[in-house]
Amino acid sequence: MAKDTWIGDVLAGNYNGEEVELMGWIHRSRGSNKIRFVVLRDSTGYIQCVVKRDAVGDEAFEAMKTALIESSVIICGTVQSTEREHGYEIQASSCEIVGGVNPERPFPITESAMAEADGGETEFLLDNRHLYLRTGRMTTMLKMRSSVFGAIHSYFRDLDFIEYQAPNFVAGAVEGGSTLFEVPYFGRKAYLTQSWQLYGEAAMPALERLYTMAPSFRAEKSRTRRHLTEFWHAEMEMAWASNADIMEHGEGVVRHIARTLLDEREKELVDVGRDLDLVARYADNPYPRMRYDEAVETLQGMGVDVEWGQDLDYSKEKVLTADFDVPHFLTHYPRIAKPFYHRPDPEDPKYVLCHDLLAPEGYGEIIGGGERTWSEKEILERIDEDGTPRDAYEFYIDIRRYGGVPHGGFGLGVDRVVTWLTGANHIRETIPFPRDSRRVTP
RNA sequence: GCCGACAUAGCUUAGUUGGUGGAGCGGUGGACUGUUAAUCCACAGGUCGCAGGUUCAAGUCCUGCUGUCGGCGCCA
Repeated sequence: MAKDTWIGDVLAGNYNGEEVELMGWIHRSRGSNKIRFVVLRDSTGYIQCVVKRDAVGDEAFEAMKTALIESSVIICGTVQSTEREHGYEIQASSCEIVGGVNPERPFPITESAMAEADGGETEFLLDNRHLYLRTGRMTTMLKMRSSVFGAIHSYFRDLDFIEYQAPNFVAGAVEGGSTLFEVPYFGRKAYLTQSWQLYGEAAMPALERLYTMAPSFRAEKSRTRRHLTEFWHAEMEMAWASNADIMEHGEGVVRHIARTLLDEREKELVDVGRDLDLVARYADNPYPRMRYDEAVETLQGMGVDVEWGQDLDYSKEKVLTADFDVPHFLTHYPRIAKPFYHRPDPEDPKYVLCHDLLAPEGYGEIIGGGERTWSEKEILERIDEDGTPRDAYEFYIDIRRYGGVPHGGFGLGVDRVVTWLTGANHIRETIPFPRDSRRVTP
């Protein structure tokens, strides 16, 4: 039964003139009483199969004639090059329906459902996500997504980072407590993790260079095209490292992702209408660094109402990044705008040693990171200053009690990077089953 | 938490000053030997989101509810 011929290879010309056995699903089917044109789909592409009554026999022909879209079929035939649309087509010698489709419940994702959505996300397509996955737009996106995940792994592994896993059930917060998902835990309360970071830091003295890619959960009621309640978070932590060292890797991994997409998924990028030169620019150019103060001055110069000490929200990021042609790092935010784990700048403790990486074209923040507050004295100060109870962070403080070292790391929103690099309109287009405040199904 | 839109057939939608809800796709039956979202003919398919109200009469006007979408704050 094992399948050994893929449509993509046939289209590449590897089987010209040969007899092949293709297994796949009917994408479209049309024809007359004597001849049918069946466009067959598998995970690698689409090819037209010409099924003639004379060639396959009455029984097989009738079965093929009544088979609806998305029926699974096996078609044997000869590969023939053609001037027509696909370059190659199959002259069928036999065909067989493997799994049919009930006419009372035809495949619901029709041309009309797709046409209006135009890569977007209608309620209907979200409700039928399990079926929408097999459409061209979605499989193309999933292939690019896979390459992004692969690129992140290869970037860190090639530099001898160790992949390291943290628990998803946790007892405390990294970000604000209001965005925690609470789950019952044998009579106690537990939470879904918002970030690997605190556990990453715990292993920092053991592994020194480590990373992960795992889901993070945030109970934000955000209704924007860049938020999910469950998103994929690539995080790294590094001992003996400064804010600048961490940024090097942030830039490094993002440029490596862009390069990998161009190398592995050029066709898919073109298919979704992405400008390859744009992606190449993100792969080939350095990402400038800009201090928070400079960003505020720039914004004020543009007439934007912003005060020093404010965190820069999306509306301001958008104005700031409108003129950027590559991602920019924003560094040295005011201490009062950032959580306790960011280390105050020894040269001017009004600021912390942190960075956000802002993607251009209005896509906004894709990385947040920096140097950690690493001495016991400083971390206690910062926790108290934040008004956070110390109890929940005992293990985190302990890390500093036994040989603390300068260290840092970042978190990268993988789905956001996929959204940006593929030019998608909405983060939901890039993940198989998106989760937001109003949807947990299918 | 806040602001704004929308809800008509399986899907995408039209529906005028309130007067018996149409179409395209999809489905079924038929025709057709090279089609590209094939074409042509016929048929089936609707509690107009739910509940009230105004009216002789409501898909249409009013109120409430529910659901969905878009955006803000927050963040990756």
